[in-house]
Amino acid sequence: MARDASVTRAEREARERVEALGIDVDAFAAVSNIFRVANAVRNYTERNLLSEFNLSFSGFTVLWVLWVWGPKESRALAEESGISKSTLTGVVKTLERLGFAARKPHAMDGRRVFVQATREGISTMRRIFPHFNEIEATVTRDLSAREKEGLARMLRIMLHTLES
Amino acid sequence: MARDASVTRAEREARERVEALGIDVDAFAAVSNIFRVANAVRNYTERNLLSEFNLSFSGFTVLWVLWVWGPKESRALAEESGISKSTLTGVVKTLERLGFAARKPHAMDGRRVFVQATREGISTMRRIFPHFNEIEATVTRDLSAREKEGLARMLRIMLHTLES
DNA sequence: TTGTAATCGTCAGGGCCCGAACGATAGGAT
DNA sequence: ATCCTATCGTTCGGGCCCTGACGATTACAA
Repeated sequence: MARDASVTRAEREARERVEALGIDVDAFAAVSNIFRVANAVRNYTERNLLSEFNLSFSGFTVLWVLWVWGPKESRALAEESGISKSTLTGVVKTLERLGFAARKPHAMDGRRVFVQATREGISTMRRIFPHFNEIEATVTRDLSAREKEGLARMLRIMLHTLES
Repeated sequence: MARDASVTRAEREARERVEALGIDVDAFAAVSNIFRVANAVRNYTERNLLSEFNLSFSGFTVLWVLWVWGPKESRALAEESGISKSTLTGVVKTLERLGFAARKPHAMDGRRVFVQATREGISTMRRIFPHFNEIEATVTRDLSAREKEGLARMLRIMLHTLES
């Protein structure tokens, strides 16, 4: 099938309903489609890949960060994973129960705690990640390499805007 | 400040860690940045706008769908909002408690239930939406109109790919 | 040294989130 | 009329998710 960039029914309805209000339609279309895609890919990945390993998307993300960065303090791990400290406490608890991560007290500072991936956590990530990337490749298969780069670049600009 | 499209520290680390595995780096960069942006915007909106109205992002989304489409059956409302039927039950319960939505039994079919926005729900949406769109405009302010269109178009292609 | 402020990770409470199981209802077939 | 099947929305159990509050620990100033 030729690739389809047509506006979805939902988006058309929304536009009509909202056009009278003098809003920024381009920003609206861009941002709400980001939510739609993120939601759809997240759910798809949880159902078709992560559920086999009893991992939530957040659990996967945290483990991925630990895989990439090595042992990390809770506060930084939470920020990097895009969740709050308190949520991280629960997620790490789950990862510990699954044998994928472990806590390690800080030698100098009694307040701090390191979290690290276990050997099993690492080998599991090595197994999962290629499948995850396969999903990423599939959902972007109707975009050219140039377009994918452009997409990533624009999102990167938005991230920098958000940080400032 | 000139707009910044530089690769974030996190993305650089990830790339190095993962490049050896023969993965699709463009797809990886595009999709993971979608997650990052969606997460950041969602959290920002909940904290800085929706919390004033005791609305979660999902509650906002559901109410928005009801505003745009009018009364809708539960099943369709859930799908349009990107959540499961069972989650919708809870969200609608919250919206009812807030006085923003109401349930209405189907005249012909005892199984079905309509959900609709109340007058107060509608007037609240009219108040919130411009602010929401302002956030959307802000986070995309370093993109040109042409780029925003291109971004929305590429995401639309991904949505169509996901649906097939 | 002792008080004070900052920072750490965790817990409590309430809401979102899903899949699976459920009772209720509807639609056909026999 | 009575099965059988499909579909509806809800409930349940378990996990994620946030804010706010907390005790513990550290850093620093008086």
